[in-house]
Amino acid sequence: MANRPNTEQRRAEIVQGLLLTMAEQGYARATVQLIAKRVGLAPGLVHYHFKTKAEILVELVKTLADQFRSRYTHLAQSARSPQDFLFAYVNARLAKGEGESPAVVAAWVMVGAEAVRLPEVRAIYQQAIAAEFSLLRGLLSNYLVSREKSVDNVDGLTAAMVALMEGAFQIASAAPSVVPVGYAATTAIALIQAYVEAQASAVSSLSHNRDP
Amino acid sequence: MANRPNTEQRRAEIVQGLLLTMAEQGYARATVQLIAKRVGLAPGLVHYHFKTKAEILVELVKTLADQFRSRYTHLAQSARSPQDFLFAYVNARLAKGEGESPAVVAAWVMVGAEAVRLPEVRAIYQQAIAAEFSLLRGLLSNYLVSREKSVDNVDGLTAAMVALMEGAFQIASAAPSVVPVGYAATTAIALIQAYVEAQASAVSSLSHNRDP
Amino acid sequence: MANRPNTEQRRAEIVQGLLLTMAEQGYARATVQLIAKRVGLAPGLVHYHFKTKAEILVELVKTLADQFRSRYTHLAQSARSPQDFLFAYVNARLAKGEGESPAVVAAWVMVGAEAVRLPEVRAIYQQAIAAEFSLLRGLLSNYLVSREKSVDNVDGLTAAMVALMEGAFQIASAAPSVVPVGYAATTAIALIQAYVEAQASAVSSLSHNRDP
Amino acid sequence: MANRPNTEQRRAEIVQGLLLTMAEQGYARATVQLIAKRVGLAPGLVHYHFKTKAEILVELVKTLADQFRSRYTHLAQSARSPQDFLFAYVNARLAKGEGESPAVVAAWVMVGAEAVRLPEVRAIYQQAIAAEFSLLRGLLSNYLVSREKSVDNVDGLTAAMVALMEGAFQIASAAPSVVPVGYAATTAIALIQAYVEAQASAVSSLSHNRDP
DNA sequence: AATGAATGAGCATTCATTCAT
DNA sequence: AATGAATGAATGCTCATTCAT
Repeated sequence: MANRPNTEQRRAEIVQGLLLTMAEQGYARATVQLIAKRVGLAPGLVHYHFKTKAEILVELVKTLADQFRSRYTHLAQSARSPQDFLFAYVNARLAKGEGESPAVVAAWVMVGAEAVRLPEVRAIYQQAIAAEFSLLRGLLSNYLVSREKSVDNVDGLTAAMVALMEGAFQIASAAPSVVPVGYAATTAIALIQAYVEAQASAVSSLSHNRDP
Repeated sequence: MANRPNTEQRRAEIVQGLLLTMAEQGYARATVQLIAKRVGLAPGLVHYHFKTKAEILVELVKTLADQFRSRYTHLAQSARSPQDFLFAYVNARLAKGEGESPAVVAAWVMVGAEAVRLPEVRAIYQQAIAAEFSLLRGLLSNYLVSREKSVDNVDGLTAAMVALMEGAFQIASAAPSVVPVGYAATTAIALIQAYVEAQASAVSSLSHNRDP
Repeated sequence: MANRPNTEQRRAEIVQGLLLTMAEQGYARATVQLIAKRVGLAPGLVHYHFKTKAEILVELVKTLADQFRSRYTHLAQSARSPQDFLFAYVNARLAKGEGESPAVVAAWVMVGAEAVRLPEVRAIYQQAIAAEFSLLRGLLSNYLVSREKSVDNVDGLTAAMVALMEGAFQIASAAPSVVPVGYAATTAIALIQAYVEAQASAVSSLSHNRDP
Repeated sequence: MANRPNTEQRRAEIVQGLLLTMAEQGYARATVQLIAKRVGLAPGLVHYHFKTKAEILVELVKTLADQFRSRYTHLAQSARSPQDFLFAYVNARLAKGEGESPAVVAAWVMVGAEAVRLPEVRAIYQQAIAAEFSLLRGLLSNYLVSREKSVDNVDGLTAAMVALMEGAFQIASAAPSVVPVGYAATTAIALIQAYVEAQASAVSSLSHNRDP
């Protein structure tokens, strides 16, 4: 029974160091020295647990995406109706986006910028966005069905709401003073509700499929 | 006499070099060497016309913001009704965001990330966002009034639409394959229309204030 | 555990590298590359131990000033009379200035030039000059008193001798062929002796103040 | 009668630009751009009149040396006795060194530092020091003779006084607050007088030569 | 696992000098 | 003579990565 490896814990600490540093400095200026200092580790240790700095970034993107996913899972536990699930999701997502953890939000914004140029980051970023898209699309579909509305344009609606959430993160990080406090979750829900109510009823859509 | 100054032209060229390089590499990787090579200038010349690299970035943000502003002015010339103006704006903004000039959109996304950490960039970025907010708020107000609707929550609606547009830029640059083609402008307009129609009529709003 | 810190030793080596390089090239031409090469270190290591090049200069000035101070302390150990102490000081100072360590003298001359423009260097240079002034003033005062002479103008005498020493360094570095070999210490002592003997006696000085 | 060449005037202006800039920044940081701006000239013009920057420095050293020489010539016009001539010289030299033209003094200090490393500058600097030495040696010799004193150690005395003057310049530029105001000329004269009076009478010296 | 010194390539920036006009 | 843009080598400094301990 020798010394048990603490690699996983160390890796998590280093990822946390990148998260915090990147939220303030961006990826390029988040030096390995700063990352290590942030979480009280020796600089040399970082490259013992990660081969390259980019690898830490990849891990961070995974971590953030996981956090987003698990947070909804947690919040949806008390939901019952499709509307409950949908609103729980929006609130979970945009509550975080505004006040909850500015560092996480800012880090995610930085990740989005790195995704533009780093194929490896882009791949995971796209997976994360695709997962959000898929999740939200299901929630919206169920909600539309529960309101007996057509799901014809659910993809467009989903994409627009995902964009709204990403943009809310960006503005929360770089221009929070321009927008009203707490606008995002409230208005997003209002937009969805109005949009859904304005949709054609599912009957015509169904009849479209059912009619001989 | 001798040389005629060509500083303004050269500065524009250099800003263009940063725009193109930054769209692919981000700000930190857009080295002065690359910026200069992009537009066929000697590296040393960049610092003859700009004191620092950050100064080029500041100029770029101004340039992009100006482009956004002037583009709406141009497209709104044929508009007549409040609805025309509003839709012209959304189309102008999100048409650019998707297919028109990916480099400009990607550069703007990178600018948004730099705005998180560089106070000087943040100030100009916020000005640009505030200008968009102000412009769109006016258009939405006019549209609401023309539909005889309350303007009570126009700020929240405006903020949400600005966020949607910024987020659409982000997704267009980093995860375009996840979302349907051409969703943004269409869905944004549909969301606005549905939201507006769902608003209380201005009469009740006014009577709400006037009635004893 | 792992590496034991060797920062202090490395810093001393780097300061020595600046000393040697600066003696020949001046501060501006003493590039970090040259400094490092002089003492067999990698260039990047210099900035691991010093934040900036100017910081090395500041450390060098401190080092030189310390050397001057400690050297007198050492040489004065065998001194008994005020005259012994005084002459020991002059010899220590001007012996160094001429033949002992031309590199140290040349470096000090370069430091003097940098002190004109760099406030941080000027502050330490002034401290060093002030320390020399204070030390020499004490020695001259004691000597004057031991010769029963007035100390009325000891400040002027001290300042002049400090100037003579600084100037001797300058000439030793830049125009040694113009002056006789070994003039400085001998003549300085002769000047002091003649000056002191020419002073009014302390008695007459006191009587000068007391007599009506 | 075409346009008369103004080369000489322009060269003088440029040298003046170097003088002023070098007094504050030293030689290395006195860029051609700054030199030109200082005297209101276009940067390109500097290299029309001087092949290299070092050439301007050489010209500046000549100019300063000439100024020193001509100033004594001017001030000595009203002198009658050897003592008059000597004191006129000391006053001329050290009056300048302290309050008169700090820029000239600071520039001279910078020149002294450059003389350590640039052979071309060193040559002219040594010429200037040698000229001062020669001039002062003559004045001191005449004074000694007029006081019927031996000139045996006039070289050492001369060298010491030249050093004192150079050092006074250095201290006036980099550590003026450490020394009493106006000490230099007064104390220098007092030192010379005391030293001279303490010398053996010329009789013994002459007898040394005359005796068979 | 851990430390922190060490490496060296790469960067923004400076600047003497050149050159077309 | 004069202008001011242009050039490109050099410099201080940064930083991901390596390595001896």
